[in-house]
Amino acid sequence: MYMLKGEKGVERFTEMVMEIIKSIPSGKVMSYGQIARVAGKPRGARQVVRILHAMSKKHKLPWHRVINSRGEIGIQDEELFFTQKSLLEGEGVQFKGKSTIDMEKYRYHPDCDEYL
DNA sequence: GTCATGACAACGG
DNA sequence: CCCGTTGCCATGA
Repeated sequence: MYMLKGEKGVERFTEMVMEIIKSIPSGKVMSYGQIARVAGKPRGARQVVRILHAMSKKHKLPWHRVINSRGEIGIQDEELFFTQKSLLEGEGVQFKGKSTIDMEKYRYHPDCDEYL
């Protein structure tokens, strides 16, 4: 159970998102929308983005294992793009194109019950 | 309070 | 498959 910090759903959502991201094993990836759904907010993909970005500065989160739903790195900044790609390749993820990977092969399927 | 922004998603053409 | 539009919602100005 991850019911920390009072009754504010936002707080719990944040905690869950962080736990989920930390639970992604090396060599696997998840999409923002997928994380949002598992955390209980089907429409919260953009908040996942925000949380991830904000938290990765303070905590050590495997942010590079989070990509967009198309199975590609949708990042604009070249430096960050290269960083993420390198980290993934370093974990054994094969790229099919400049920024595309095989989602069906690398997607991580967490058990939702772990986060209730 | 409004308004713009964002490591996005889903859908239509 | 590529492109544009629309929806979403926390955060900061």
